[in-house]
Amino acid sequence: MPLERPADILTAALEAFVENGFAATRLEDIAARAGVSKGTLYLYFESKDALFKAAVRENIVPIVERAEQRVDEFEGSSRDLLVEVVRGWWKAMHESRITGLPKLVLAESSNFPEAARFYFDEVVVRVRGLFARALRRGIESGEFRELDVDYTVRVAMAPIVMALIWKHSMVKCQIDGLDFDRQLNALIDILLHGVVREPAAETKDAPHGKRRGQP
Amino acid sequence: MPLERPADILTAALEAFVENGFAATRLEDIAARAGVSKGTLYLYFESKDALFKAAVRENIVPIVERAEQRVDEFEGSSRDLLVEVVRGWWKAMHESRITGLPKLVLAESSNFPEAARFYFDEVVVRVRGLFARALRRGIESGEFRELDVDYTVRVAMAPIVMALIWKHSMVKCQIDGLDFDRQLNALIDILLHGVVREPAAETKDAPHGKRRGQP
Amino acid sequence: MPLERPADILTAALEAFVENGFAATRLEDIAARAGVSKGTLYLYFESKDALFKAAVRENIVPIVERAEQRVDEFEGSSRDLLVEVVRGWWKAMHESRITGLPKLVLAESSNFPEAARFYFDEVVVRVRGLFARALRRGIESGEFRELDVDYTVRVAMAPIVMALIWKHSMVKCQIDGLDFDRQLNALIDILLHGVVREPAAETKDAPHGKRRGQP
Amino acid sequence: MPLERPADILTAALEAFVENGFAATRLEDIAARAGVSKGTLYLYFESKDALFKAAVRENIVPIVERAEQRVDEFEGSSRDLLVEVVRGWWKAMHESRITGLPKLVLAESSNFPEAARFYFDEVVVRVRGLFARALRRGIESGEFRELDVDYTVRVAMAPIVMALIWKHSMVKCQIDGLDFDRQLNALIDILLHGVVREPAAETKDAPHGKRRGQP
DNA sequence: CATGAATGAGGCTTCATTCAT
DNA sequence: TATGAATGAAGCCTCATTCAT
Repeated sequence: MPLERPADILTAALEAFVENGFAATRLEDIAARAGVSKGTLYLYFESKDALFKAAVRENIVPIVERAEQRVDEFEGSSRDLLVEVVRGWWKAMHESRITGLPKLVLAESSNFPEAARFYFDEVVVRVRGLFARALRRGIESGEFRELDVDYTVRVAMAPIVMALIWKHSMVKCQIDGLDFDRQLNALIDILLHGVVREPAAETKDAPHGKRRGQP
Repeated sequence: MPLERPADILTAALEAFVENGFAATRLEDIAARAGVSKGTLYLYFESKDALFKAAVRENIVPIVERAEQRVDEFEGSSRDLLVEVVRGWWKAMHESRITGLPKLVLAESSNFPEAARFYFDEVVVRVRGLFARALRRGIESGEFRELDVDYTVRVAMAPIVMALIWKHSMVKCQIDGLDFDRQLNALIDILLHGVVREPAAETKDAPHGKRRGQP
Repeated sequence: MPLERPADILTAALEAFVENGFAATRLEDIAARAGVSKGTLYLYFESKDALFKAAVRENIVPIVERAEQRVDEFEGSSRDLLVEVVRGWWKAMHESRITGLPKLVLAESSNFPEAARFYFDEVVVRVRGLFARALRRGIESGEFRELDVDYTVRVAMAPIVMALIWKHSMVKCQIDGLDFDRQLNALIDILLHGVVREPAAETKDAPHGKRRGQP
Repeated sequence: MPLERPADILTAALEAFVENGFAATRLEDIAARAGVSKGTLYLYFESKDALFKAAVRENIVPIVERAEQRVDEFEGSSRDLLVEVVRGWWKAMHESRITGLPKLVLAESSNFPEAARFYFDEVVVRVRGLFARALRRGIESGEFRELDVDYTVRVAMAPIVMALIWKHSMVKCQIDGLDFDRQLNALIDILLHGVVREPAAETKDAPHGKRRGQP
């Protein structure tokens, strides 16, 4: 039970920071969320700054590791691999408690450049690598067209990151809704085939495809 | 507010808010950026909150208006229209001084839900409408496949919004770089055709096609 | 009027620090004594530390300067010069607002070694020099015995410094009283002649001497 | 309090209080010095205040008692008695672990008037009595001149108390040095004979005389 | 209109004190 | 008896806001 104390605090801190931003979050809020007193925070973290950095650092779990292996060993089509990467990353993000990290890190990058760099190196770069590998595999095998891999990666990742940000902003404030499955499906659909109707495509992708209009 | 003073203040405020967030921005900073004294801010704005709201509200210029008209009157292919919408919106955003708004509004949505809603109604909804109209036009004309329009719109918009956010976070901190043209080209390329090499497609799209790797 | 603000604060700060010590003094007390608000202190001083250092530094007025000159130019007997030095220094200390400095500096020397050194260099060393010069003059002229000048200086100064410390401790708490004139007279008397009855001395010093028993 | 634990704590407390003052001393420091945990302090002392008072009270050992007896029974010259009193007191102070008490009590008198009064009654008054008795004995026997006994006592005591204070402030901070033996010799020399060369005196005091300059 | 000195509420942080083990 | 994790009151400091000039 005592070992969980710091972890509880970090979870509470991440939640609060994501919701209000660093400066607008009062330590009292974090303490209340964690069910401890203000002073207790200082038993485990030197300062509000340190708490922020820890909340970012400790919540960057090594999500990507297994995924990297799986990409190497994947034996199906590159198309399936790409889908696997998208779905896999999304699942990893969405299931973990770190869905708020992108919003937080991007919002506070100016105030905590070190944390931003850390997040960039440990998450962004590695996930990009994942996508890039899948794309290159497809290009090399002739399954995919010639692409600007580096920037196609960004195209592929943006909708997912935006969905996470949206979840912690517009959705949280009940200004907009968000159906993650549809978002993911739409992303995969566009990613594979684009919007343009291309004759032969229809038949080939039928098994994967869920591309209907809005229900 | 016909004078320049308030406008200067709003520009300065937006800059500062985007860079540091609302709570971490001191009025003194804004005053310094605007070249006025702290007290002067209160001649034009009731409070820091009011200044924030004004900075958001006043910087949402009616970008979309003309664009909406143009979509209605566009006479080329739907493909060209979609490209036009993407490029047009990007251009409008990028050229204006409001490139930081998305980052700011999303980051502060919890603290300023009214501002978020305002931004949502005035910008998000309308731009979505622009994309949606272009997509539907293509679907109806048979040029585009059947699509989940609502969520395909988000797929199309996400890379642009992310690029803007990135510009004011990772790029600003010199953690990452960003080539906007390549980003735009990659987006359009994927949006139209996806990654999969589709036999008949090559020939048909050749005239338009810029879907190549990095130059 | 605005120019006196910092001076008022320093006076209030010195008073408070002398009375309670650095750590036990609340800035609110100082502000109240100076008739300003807590925040105002920070318009003029960066921190409590800085305020302390300034209170010490700014209150070390160049008391000794004129005295040093006078010693050089003094034309009477060395005995009269020594009396002059004792009385002159006492007067300078007692009349100024810095009577509490010795207590403060000595009490806080561990916490503010720089301030202690500053006080030592600017006050202690110079006053010692004053006494030492007077003593050496008397020894050279044959008026005084051979003496351990350095430590006799300390003997001569100690009762005065102790009286100042006493004034701000025991006397302030009404635990003990202190008659400064008698203290000074007793010091001068002992300094010149000691306690031992020496035959020829009585007649010579009669004019100076006020050496009676307790009233 | 027969065990050693409380005594160790009191010793540690006195050290810490002398060094930093009451308010600036943390109980954790005292605990660390005493080699116990923070909580243990509360097994023996009710509060920080109580610990302070005990540290003062318990460290005022009955130094003076024997000395008072010895003065009554002393059979040599009053001059020798005075020297005995000076040296005896000095020795008692210097050898004991309470050399820091004067600094502490005087510095904290405002915050702990009761402790100051206690110290005054138990130490100051009694030591003054010691000196006063020695002086009166000499005056009555005709060995000493008529003196303002009460204030001469202070003159005699000041250099010793100052030396103790100095030891725990300027000397501790390595700002100044202090040779206790020379200080004591200088004090005794001045106390007996003053600085003035008095014709007949030389011969009479030769046997005792250490009244010379630095060796 | 414009300034910037002054204010004081509020947040971060420390540390004396408590208490379950 | 001893510990040290936990608490929360209190103090330093910041900064939005006011106001006399």
